[in-house]
Amino acid sequence: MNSKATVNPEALPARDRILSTAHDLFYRDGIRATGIDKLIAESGVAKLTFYRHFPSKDALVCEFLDYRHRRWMAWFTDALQRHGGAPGAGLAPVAAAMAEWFADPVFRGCAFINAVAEVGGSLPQAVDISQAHKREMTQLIAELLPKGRQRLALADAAAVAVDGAIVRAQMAGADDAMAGLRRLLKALEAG
Amino acid sequence: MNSKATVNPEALPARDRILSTAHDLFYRDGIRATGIDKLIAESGVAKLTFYRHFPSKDALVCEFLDYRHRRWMAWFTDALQRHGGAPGAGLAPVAAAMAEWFADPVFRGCAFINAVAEVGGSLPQAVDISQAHKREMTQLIAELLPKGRQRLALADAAAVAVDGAIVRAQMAGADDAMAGLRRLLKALEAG
DNA sequence: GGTGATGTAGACAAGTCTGTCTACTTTGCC
DNA sequence: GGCAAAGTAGACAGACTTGTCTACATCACC
Repeated sequence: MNSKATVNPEALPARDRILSTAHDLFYRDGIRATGIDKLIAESGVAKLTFYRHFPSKDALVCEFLDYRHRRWMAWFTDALQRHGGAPGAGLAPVAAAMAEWFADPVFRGCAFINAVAEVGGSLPQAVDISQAHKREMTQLIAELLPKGRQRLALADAAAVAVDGAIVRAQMAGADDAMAGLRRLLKALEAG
Repeated sequence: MNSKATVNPEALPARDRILSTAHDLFYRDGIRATGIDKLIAESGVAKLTFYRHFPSKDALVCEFLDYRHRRWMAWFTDALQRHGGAPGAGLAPVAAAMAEWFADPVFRGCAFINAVAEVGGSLPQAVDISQAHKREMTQLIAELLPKGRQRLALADAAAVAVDGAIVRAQMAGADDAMAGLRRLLKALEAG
């Protein structure tokens, strides 16, 4: 994704600076590995300021996921269009968008899959947000497919393939993941 | 998987009891969420005994992943055979085995995907073990496919679909995941 | 000019984490 | 019997966690 879009030009309001920093650290190092102290140091904000804007770390985690969702969806929408994703264009743009994401140097998997693994047990809201995220992602994929009874089922299958490719890219690299994903999406459209 | 296979009949040597308890807690609650104190309390062992067998928690995590790998592969091998997975039988047994796993009440996703998300950044060995696990899983899938040039590439794509279905089952339930997986595997074999 | 909102710096409480250590007990073996 | 291996219970150190609190600074606005 847009690694450079993480703007942080000193001048943002404290709340936005905290959220932007939380996004970068939570995504890069993980949620549990990122403590409040590191977070406030990195965003150049006082501890009291942090707790004035967010009642707890858990609340910040939820806001982080919401923020991540908005940013990722905006990027995905844009990437699909840039790769020829007109309505009914088929699944090739999905593969192209994923290849673009996997090549991003800050790529570290899907923030929602990671969040469910990290805090899904103790923060059920994180699971809800992640489910909603995947539903919206699937919806965007569905719009690339021809209308018809199979449309949503096909998009669901494609979304499962995309999730598999994401964890594969995180674990073994982009090339491995893309080979499998391209084959899956092609087979899905051929059938 | 075999939820009942987690034997713990009091009589096991301390080391085995620790490893068995660590397996259950790490998988159910997560690695970072499981502290040493809870672990030794649950396995009914003294702290010194724990540190006599494992030099550190990180070392235990690696042993847990090795143990999980052996156990899961044994289950998967058996499940494939029980569902008609003779060599060259195709991918249907894979779907059947996954459906069986997803229905297990203790299912909480793939321990290796979860471990990479949780501690991949601070414990690189966990990533290595997880990669190796996925390679062996793919190998087992490959043996169900007809020999030929496409065999490994097909198995790789199927493995990506399986991983996607696992995270989907963890996040949204077995039914969602199985619909997508069955469609993907069928399409893959048809093409 | 006064007031309230918003900010900073940092001490502090209370808990949790990993890992070490002392002191005692059980058990198998020579 | 005696000794070593392997066990138990639990105190302790030191670091790190989230979250609260005091004291002070800046700035916009009435």
